[in-house]
Amino acid sequence: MKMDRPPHLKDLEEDAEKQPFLPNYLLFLLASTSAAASAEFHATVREHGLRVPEWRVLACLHDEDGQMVTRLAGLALMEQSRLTRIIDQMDARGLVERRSDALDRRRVRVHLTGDGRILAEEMVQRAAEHEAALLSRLPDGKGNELRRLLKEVYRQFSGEAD
Amino acid sequence: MKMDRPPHLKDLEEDAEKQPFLPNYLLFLLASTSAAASAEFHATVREHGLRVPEWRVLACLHDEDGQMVTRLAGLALMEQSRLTRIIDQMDARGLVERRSDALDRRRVRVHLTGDGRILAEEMVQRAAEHEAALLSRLPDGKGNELRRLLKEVYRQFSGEAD
DNA sequence: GCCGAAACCATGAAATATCATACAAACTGC
DNA sequence: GCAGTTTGTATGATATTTCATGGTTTCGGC
Repeated sequence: MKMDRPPHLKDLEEDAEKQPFLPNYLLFLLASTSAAASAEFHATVREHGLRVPEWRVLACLHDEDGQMVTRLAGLALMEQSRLTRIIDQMDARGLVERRSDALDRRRVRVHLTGDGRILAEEMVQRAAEHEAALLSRLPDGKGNELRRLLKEVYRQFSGEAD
Repeated sequence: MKMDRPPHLKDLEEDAEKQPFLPNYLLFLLASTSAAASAEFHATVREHGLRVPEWRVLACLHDEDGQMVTRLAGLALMEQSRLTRIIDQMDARGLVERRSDALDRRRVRVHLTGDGRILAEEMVQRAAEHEAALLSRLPDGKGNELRRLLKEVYRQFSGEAD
């Protein structure tokens, strides 16, 4: 999604006619910050001929090859049926391949091909570089503080805390 | 988007065959946390007959009625052409209406109708309640800490810091 | 072992998003 | 005030996403 420059939240706050809601709404702050932080790198992703969901799949498989479709969809933040079709395309492009799980034949495991792995490694490398550049814009330590906090909050909100 | 239960990040970390990338990648943590935090409320949104982008538009107009299309698209995290069509639908449903700006006739200002305002107020109320419920799952103060940090980081990453 | 239920993945049909571009209005420098 | 540029919004054609559901395979209680 090609997005314009993010708007400034302050502008909303300046309209004092009544209590503004969004500038302090956590879900909005999370979504906006995520979008603002990702915009640049997502442009890079597209320049490499990938769409964002495809990049997410590559990154997930980079960390753990051969994941099943459902879990991959969860990690890559999309619906299962959408992932199925994205796998179709990535398969047709020779980036991944499906193998059925011998122990549970309902499951389909998605594996990187050689080309897929090369591309995944390159993109992960670029992502890491971009992340470093992003973090360098923040005061020292802020980045790690944010990471720690997000991990903790994710744990709570995703039910991992059970 | 109807999503399954979020996966547990730890699982990725447990695969020690090599350095996992995602569990510490800031953009991934932001996107995953945002998705996990929003999932419940987004279900509520759909139960009220709204899609997420429509809810975002209502929330934006709740804070500042009569915004122009471009800015609304930026705040609601979508492309302009998509917002144009969403406005079409919300207009047809009687939730918003377009008025052209007298001073700059290129601009189209989007206003809540009476019904739109009623729905916006109700949803904002529910969002606030849901947010309170979410925050109550976190240790005291974590929520505010996260908010402060996100605001600061958003400022940097969106270029508002210039 | 059998039966109903649940988990996993794929798919059709309809709705939606995207990209490029068109169109209109407002600026800019002259 | 005019030509060229930029800004703001809409739209057509295409590609994608979604929802509901179908087909398999496994699970659980009996």
